[in-house]
Amino acid sequence: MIEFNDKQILILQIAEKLFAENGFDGTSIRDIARDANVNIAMISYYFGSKEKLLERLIFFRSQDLRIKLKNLFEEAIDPIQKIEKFIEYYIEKIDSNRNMYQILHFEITNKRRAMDLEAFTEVKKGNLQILEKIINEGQQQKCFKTNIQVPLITPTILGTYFNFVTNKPFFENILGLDSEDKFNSYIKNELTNHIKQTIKSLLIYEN
Amino acid sequence: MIEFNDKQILILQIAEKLFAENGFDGTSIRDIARDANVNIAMISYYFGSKEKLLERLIFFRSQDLRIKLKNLFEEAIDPIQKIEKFIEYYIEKIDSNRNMYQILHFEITNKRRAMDLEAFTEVKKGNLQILEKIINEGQQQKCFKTNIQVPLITPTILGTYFNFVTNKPFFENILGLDSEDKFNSYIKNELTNHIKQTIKSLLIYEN
Amino acid sequence: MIEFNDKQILILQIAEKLFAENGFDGTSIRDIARDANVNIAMISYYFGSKEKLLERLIFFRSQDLRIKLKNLFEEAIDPIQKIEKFIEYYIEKIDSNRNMYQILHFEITNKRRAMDLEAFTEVKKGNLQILEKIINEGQQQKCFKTNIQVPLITPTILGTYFNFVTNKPFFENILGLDSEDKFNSYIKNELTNHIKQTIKSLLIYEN
Amino acid sequence: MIEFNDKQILILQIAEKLFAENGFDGTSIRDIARDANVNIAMISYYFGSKEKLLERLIFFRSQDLRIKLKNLFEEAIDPIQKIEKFIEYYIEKIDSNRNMYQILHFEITNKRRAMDLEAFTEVKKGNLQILEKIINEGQQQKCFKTNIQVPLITPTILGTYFNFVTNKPFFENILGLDSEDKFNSYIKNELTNHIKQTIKSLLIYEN
DNA sequence: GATGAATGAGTGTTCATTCAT
DNA sequence: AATGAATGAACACTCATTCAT
Repeated sequence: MIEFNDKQILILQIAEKLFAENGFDGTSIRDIARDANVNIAMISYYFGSKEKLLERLIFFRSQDLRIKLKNLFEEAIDPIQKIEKFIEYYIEKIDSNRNMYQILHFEITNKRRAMDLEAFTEVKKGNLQILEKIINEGQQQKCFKTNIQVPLITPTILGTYFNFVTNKPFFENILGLDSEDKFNSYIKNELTNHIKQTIKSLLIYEN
Repeated sequence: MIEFNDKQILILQIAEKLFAENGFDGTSIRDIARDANVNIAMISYYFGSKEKLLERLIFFRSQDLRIKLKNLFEEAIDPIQKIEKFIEYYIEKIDSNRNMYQILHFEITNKRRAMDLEAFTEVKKGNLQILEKIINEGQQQKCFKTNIQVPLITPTILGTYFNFVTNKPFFENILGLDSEDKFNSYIKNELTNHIKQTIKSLLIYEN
Repeated sequence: MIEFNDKQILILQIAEKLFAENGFDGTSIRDIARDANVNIAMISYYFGSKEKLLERLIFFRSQDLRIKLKNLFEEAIDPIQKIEKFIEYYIEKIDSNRNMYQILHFEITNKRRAMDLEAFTEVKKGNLQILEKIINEGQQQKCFKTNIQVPLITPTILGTYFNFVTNKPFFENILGLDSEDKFNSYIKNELTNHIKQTIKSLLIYEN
Repeated sequence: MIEFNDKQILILQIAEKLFAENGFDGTSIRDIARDANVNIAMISYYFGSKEKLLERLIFFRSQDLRIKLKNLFEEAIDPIQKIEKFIEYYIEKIDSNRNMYQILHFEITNKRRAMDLEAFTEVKKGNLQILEKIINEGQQQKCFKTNIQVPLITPTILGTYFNFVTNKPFFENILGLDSEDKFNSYIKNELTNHIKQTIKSLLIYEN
């Protein structure tokens, strides 16, 4: 495991913010160097290249992004509550790493980034397995219906969240969320709740 | 209404493809010129600037994007069927303009693009109103539940779709969609159906 | 003698104005075409090139610039009056072609313009000869001193005028010439008179 | 006070030469880079932009251009000698910065350059005041006439010089100055003397 | 280990000019 | 005779990166 020193971490943090705001191409290493108050050459010196900085940034955050939900499965609550908690934790985790996910969402999926995202694929698969376990359990307990396309659950959870966040100005407008706090609070409460209801309905009711 | 000549349309098409693949900043006018087999100066000559090319591209596609669902509301089918058709049409329309939506999704929401997207906001609002009408109708006919957060329905529809498309490689992998056709077919059938089920469950069942 | 048609003359006039204001390099043929309300291709079509347009412009104006002072020499007035009239006519002529002289002054003297200015050299030489004649006459009549560097007289006349015009803002400021009319009137009266006094003093008084 | 390093000074010197010869617009940063044997990017790197290079160039030379003639006024010589020295120093100073003055003369006075020339206006005003003092002194000592337009003296001094220099080829031709040395020597001796005579005559003799 | 200086490659854009019609 | 369409060359400038120290 490679360690980062303080200056490297500062650079990573600034880079994360700027990449999220302006995109990878829209952010120059000069911007990063200026905001981080370090020499331009530092970025290449520490990380080799801008591209590798992005890689290291993803690596740096990857632990945060590895959402551990295993304990959740062990908890003595019913499957419905597990699903609710799964969603709650998931959204919360993503929302607290909004910048990083923005970057992953926007930059990495592009053809141009030949980046090793195996780690994330594994995380995704892991989370999917946890979800599968919960759903299987619910199906066995007859509280969930039988024909469920499990792999399409997460796109609905994450997609709803991302679409909301991505269209921030639109929803601020039509929902009257005139402050950052209100917007964040809406995500934490109403939006999360909406997603819970959506998934629960889908899992429970036959139609 | 401004008309585009053949060469302009060619440039717009190439630009659309490249912007979707590599992003706006990741695409140089030289790339566009090369792929479109036109002189570099043509882009500036025809569109004034790269930025304006993007504007014109959005304008060029915006007609297609104006999803006409009004007739749908008039049809003599029950609200549930209307919702199903609404989703079907919506996904179909977006999917046929996948590149354009990718661009909108990636570039426009960024802080750096100060672009006039009023037209789209209007389209979104229009679609939202149609959805509201359908849902109201369904509520009056007692086939939908009463407490529904209508503005959060579309994020779920679109978000699910986009999350799926954005994570194409991941889903190709876990779903065994080993050809372009299979992937597209999956969207048209399974994914669309999943979204229909999701929304219908949400609208119908109280929990 | 080549004739110019109306459109050509219009182009020449617009070009003259713009060249004087913004310099040759600072003026694009697009600027000229726009202001003259003609097609861009017209300039090259009519004049062959931008450079040749300048040549034709100089040729076009050169007749105006051929200051006819021969008659002046024949007039039955004393040499001092002839000198005064010479200066008066000279300044008047140049001032009425201020734009053209500005161009000549700024562009032609540059190394980069390998332009045929023979015509002008001839005009200058012609004027110099007239001046020499007048001065010789004055010397014979004992009203002018004998040791006079005739070729340096015109630099003083023209240089004083051009330096004044070139530093327009400075002199407007310190002389309180707060309108175009006042500035022009100052040239016609005070400045011209100053030049007359200067040259007369130089020609008359031994020191 | 900002310091310039050797390479910056080299660039400034080359730029000065080229701007004087070909004008600002007529000189590309490629030309400068080539002649100075530095990378093109260096100009932007060191000076920010071509425009700012010009600004720095003017700043760089501005000390040289601040002609100090105050001591002259204190010298124990008569006003006529002071005027002679004033002219001699002035011409000498300008001639040793011929390139720089050419640039100022040609580029700055143009409408298109919105450059801060306040410093120069101040210098001009300062020199004007010194001249006024000398002339006032001369008038009090009855060696100068009373009705003198002081602000028009400098245009005659500078204008004569510039007109001569600007029409170099013409005067080389008619005066037979077939070498650089002869031309420079002519300025230093005959031309300077001509200007001295001119101004002295103007100041002394009533007509 | 850290950095100021420097650079080649690339950017979007503008230019005068040409050419088919 | 006249022009709209088109183009290659050049422009100023920014980029990520390298390198000597």
